[in-house]
Amino acid sequence: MRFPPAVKSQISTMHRYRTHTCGALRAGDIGIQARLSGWCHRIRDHGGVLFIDLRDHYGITQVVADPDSAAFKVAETLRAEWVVRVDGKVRARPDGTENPDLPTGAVEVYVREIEVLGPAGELPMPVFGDQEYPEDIRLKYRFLDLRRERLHNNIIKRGEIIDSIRRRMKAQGFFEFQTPILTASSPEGARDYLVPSRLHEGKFYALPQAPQQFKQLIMVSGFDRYFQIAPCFRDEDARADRSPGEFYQLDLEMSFVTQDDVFDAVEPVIRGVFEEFAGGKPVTPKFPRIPYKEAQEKYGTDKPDLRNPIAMQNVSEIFHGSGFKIFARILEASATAAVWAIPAPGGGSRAFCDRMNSWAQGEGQPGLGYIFFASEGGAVVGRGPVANNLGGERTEALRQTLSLNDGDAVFFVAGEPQTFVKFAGAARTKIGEELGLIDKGRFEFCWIVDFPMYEWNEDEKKIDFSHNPFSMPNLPVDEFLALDASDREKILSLRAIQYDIVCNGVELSSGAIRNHRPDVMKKAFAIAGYPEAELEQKFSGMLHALSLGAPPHGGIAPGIDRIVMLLCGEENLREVVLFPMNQRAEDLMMGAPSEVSPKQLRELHIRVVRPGTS
RNA sequence: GGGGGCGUAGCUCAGUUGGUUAGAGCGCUAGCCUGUCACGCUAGAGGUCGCGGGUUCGAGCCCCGUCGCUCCCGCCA
Repeated sequence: MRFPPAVKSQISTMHRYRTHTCGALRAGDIGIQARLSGWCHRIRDHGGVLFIDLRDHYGITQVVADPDSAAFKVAETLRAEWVVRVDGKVRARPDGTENPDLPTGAVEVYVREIEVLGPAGELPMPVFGDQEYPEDIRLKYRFLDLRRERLHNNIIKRGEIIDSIRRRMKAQGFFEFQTPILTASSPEGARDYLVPSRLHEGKFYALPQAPQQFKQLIMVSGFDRYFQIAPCFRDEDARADRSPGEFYQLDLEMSFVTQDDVFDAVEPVIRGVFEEFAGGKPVTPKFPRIPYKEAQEKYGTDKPDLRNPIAMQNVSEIFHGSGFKIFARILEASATAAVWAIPAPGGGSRAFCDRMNSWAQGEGQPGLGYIFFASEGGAVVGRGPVANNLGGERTEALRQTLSLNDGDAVFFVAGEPQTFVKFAGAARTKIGEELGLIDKGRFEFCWIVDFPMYEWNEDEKKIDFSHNPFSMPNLPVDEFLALDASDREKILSLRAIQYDIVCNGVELSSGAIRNHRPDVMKKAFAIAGYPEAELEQKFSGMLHALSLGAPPHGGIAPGIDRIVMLLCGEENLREVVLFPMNQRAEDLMMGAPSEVSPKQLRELHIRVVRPGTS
C-alpha cells in the first residue's frame, strides 16, 4: 500500500476536509472553489484525461484531472475505495457530457490538489455494482457491503421507519420506557441467553426474550400507554425472517383496554408507516379480522398471504360415497377426515397439474389429486383421473361450488385436516406462485383473532397451552373459574383474547389481552396440569404484582426488522440489519462468539466442559 | 437434531459422455489512450477444482465420508 505525499493545503480558510458533500454541487455552484472528501467509487483513466467518481454518504460528484492539473500525478495513483480529499474548481461539464442520472451531473470538479486520507488494499468484494456475493464474505466485510447502495439505503430507511414509528406512537399518547437488559431467566418460551453472575456463584442473568413482564409491571405501576423499540434476545435457530440471537420489537402495552382498543391504537400506526414508506404500493385500508380457525381452513396457515387470491374449501360432501374410492374410503374411515379443494384459476393443463403432483411427491406427500377443466363440444368438462372416477355430475357440482371454468384446475388434499393443513397451505402458496396469481406490488394486512386457548397434546395425552399462557381466556371470569377440568371438549373449544398482525404472509406480531387475575391464571395453569405451587414458584413476582391491584391491560409487539424487511422489499432480515450474525449465530466480522481468558472464567465461576471430555 | 441446494482464480460463473496444458467477465499488475460515467485497447500474473478417501489406464466430473455457507423442518409462549 502506497501513501503518496500529501501536498500542503494552500487554502487555509477552508474546512479541513470539505466545503460540500459529494451530493451537493449544482449548476449554480459553477465557478467556485470546492473541497470534497470521499471514496474513489470508480476511476476512468483515459491517459490524457482522468475521471474519478467521488462518493460519500450524500452522493457522487465527478472529479476531473488532466496533465495540466498539478495533482495529475497523484490522481493516477488512486485506486478504488481510497479515501481522498480533493480541492478544485467547480465547472460546467462540456456540452453533451452532462450525466442526467446524477443529481450533480451538470457539473464536475477540476482538481487542483488531492490528499490521500485513507488508502485501501485490494478489495475482497467491490463496492461498485450490484452483483451478488456470498454471505460469509459479505458478513466478514460488512463495512464494505454497507458502502454499497442497496444496503446503505436499507439502513437509512430503517432509521427513518423507526423515527416515523416513534412519532406516530407518541401522537397516540404512548410514552417510551427503557426496561432492563440483564434480567431473570423465565421458564416459559424460547431458550434464553444467559449471563453468568460474578457476585453470585452459580447464578445467571438472562437477556430478555421480550420485555413482557416488565411492560405488564409498568401497567401495574399505574402508567397507561407504554412503548419501546425493544431489543429482544432468543437463543433459537435462525430463518430468513428470524434473526439469530437478537432482534427489535415495537413493544407496546395499554391499560383498561379491550381487543378493539388495541387494534384501534396499533392499526393506524402500522398502516401509516406502511403508507409512508411503501413507495406508492397500496396498503390494506382496513385490516380484516380472520378467526384462527377460518385462516386454517381457507389458507392452511395462521399467517396467510392475502395477495394470493386462492381460498380453499371443504368439499368432503362431494367425495363422500363417490366413485373416487381413495377419498371415499378415507372419509368413510373417520368422521373427522375431510377433503379440501385448492382452486387453481388458470392452471388447467395436464402439464401444470402433473408438475404440481410431482412437487407434492417431492414434499413427501403421496401426491396431489387434481381435476382440470376444458371446453368440449360447447360444455366445460373435467379431465384427469379424479374426474373420471368421480363422474360427470359430481365433477360439475365441484366446478360450480368452486366457480371454476375452462382453463382452470382444482387440487385436492384428503385425510385428517390437522395433519394435512400445513401441506395444504404450502400447496396453496406454490400454486399461487406458479400461476403468477400473487400481486407483489401491494401490502395485504389482516388480523388473525380467536386463537385457541388450549390444544390436545396427543403424545403426552394431556391438555397444553396452545399459544400464550398469559392471555385472558375469552370467557366471563365466573364461567372460566367454574370450568370442570375434566370437560375436555369445552376446554379445547376455548379461545384466548389473542391476536396476530400478518402482512403478505409474514407474521408481524402477536399480542393479547393479558390475564391480570391471579385466580384466573391459577385456574388456567391448573387446566394445563401445572400445580399451583409450581406456578407460585416460577412466576411469584408477577402473581404478587397482579394480586395488589392490577388494571386490565393488553398489548402487542410488531417486529421492527420484519416491517423494515417488507418495506425494503427484501427477503432476508440480514439485508436490513446493520451488523447481522450468520445462520449459526456468529458475527464473522467481530469474531463472536469468542473464547475468553481463564481469568474471566474463574471470576465467573465457570468451567468449560467440552463434549466427550467430561 | 433432520432434509434440500451450493462449494472451480481475490469476486461472479462456465466447464460436454470421465480423456491433451481447467476457461470467461470483473478485479489486480504493466503499457497505450484528452470527455468518460459498466470508458476502450494490448499484454501479464493469479488455481491443492472446499478437504479426505475410493473406483479407474485416467477424476473438476462417478462413489463414500467430512467441513463450510445457505434455505427449510424441528424449535421460536
